[in-house]
Amino acid sequence: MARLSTEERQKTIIDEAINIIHNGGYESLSIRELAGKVKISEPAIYRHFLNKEDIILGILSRIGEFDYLLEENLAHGDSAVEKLRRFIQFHFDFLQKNKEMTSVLFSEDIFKQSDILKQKLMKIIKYRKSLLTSIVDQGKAENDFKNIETTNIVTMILGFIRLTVLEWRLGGFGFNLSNKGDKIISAIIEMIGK
Amino acid sequence: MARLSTEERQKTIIDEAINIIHNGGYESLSIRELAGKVKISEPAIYRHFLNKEDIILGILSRIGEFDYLLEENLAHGDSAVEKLRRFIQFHFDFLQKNKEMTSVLFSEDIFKQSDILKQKLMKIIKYRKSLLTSIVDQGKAENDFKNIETTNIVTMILGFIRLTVLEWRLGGFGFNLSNKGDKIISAIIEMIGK
DNA sequence: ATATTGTTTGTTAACACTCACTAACAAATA
DNA sequence: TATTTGTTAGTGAGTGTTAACAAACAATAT
Repeated sequence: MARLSTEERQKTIIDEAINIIHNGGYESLSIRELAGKVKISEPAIYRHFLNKEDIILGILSRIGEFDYLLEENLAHGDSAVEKLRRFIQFHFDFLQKNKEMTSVLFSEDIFKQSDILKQKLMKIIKYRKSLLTSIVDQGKAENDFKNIETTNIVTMILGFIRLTVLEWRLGGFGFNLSNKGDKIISAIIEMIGK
Repeated sequence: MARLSTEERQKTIIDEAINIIHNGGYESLSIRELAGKVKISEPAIYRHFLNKEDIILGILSRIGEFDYLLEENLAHGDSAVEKLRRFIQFHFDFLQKNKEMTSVLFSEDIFKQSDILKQKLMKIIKYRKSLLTSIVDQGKAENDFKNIETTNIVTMILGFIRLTVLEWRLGGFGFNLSNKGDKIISAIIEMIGK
């Protein structure tokens, strides 16, 4: 059973954990199943993670990585409109290429057992909101967006993205999400643009 | 242990099941916990429901009842704008009075074990979408709404409501949801109104 | 170069506990 | 008396986790 370094093994474990949730939902994520997919014994899992909660924290870190890539991408945008376009398109492109992540990227409903997880989740949500909030504020300053309360615009856009992704997933990924980006972006611009 | 008719007992069981999910999440809904809260023995649960899935079907029926009340309320509306106002306000008023229902009303993420549950959920989602779709189409016909693709408007509004409720819940119901109705409604009207 | 040592990554076997659910029987109600 | 609603006791299967031990590897001493 080819020994791997803890770093490498941790990565494969998190990968498989996300895949298991993707295929069978969170309740199907057991140490037994996880060990089976990684092809090591159950106790070996505990060489690389303290406990199950620690594994879920690892999954949440993946979400953090997404947010990091997202912010990096936004920096290449100039106007608020362009940044908003990037914000939405980046979500769709990423999820089209990483379908497994649809189950965990908006996981507020799933991971809420322990306070530690709750707090980490809250941090992620707040961060993503703050990204979008600054874009919307910029758009208002540039006089491109309507003068609707920023929080409402932010909640609207995030809610729109979330539900679009959820419906995409429930429908078995039956259409190309990336391709829907343009239409949804222009719909949103029609709603909040001046 | 005061005997109850099956009808009455079923109601209390579903009530408690929803409360358990409300307080501890879906994964904390066990027959043991449920029987404890209802104050009967575990096997007694099976006098009134075939199995656990049957209990969850009972919960989904409650969601169906909500949708029925919602449609009834909409009928009192005249214009599309008024119906839309009712659609949103009814959600918020209902959830303000029935906080336990926040955990199950948008439960697409939670109940997806069996195909039966999946199908029943799909039915509920489609029905709610169809309600809103006809409102939006009416608003377009009355020339009150912008000519944005109906599906996009519907997804936007439902996504907006969903995320607003989710944030309300994650924040421990820290504000009055009913009171937020007016502001959110006028924000939406500003976005999609002509 | 080779043997020795300590650390890391793996194993098998078992732990106590919870899960949904059933068999057999008792009491309440019609 | 027959049916319905409850009980106690127990099923097999699954849960996360640990103890005890073995093999692979890296660093050091001969």
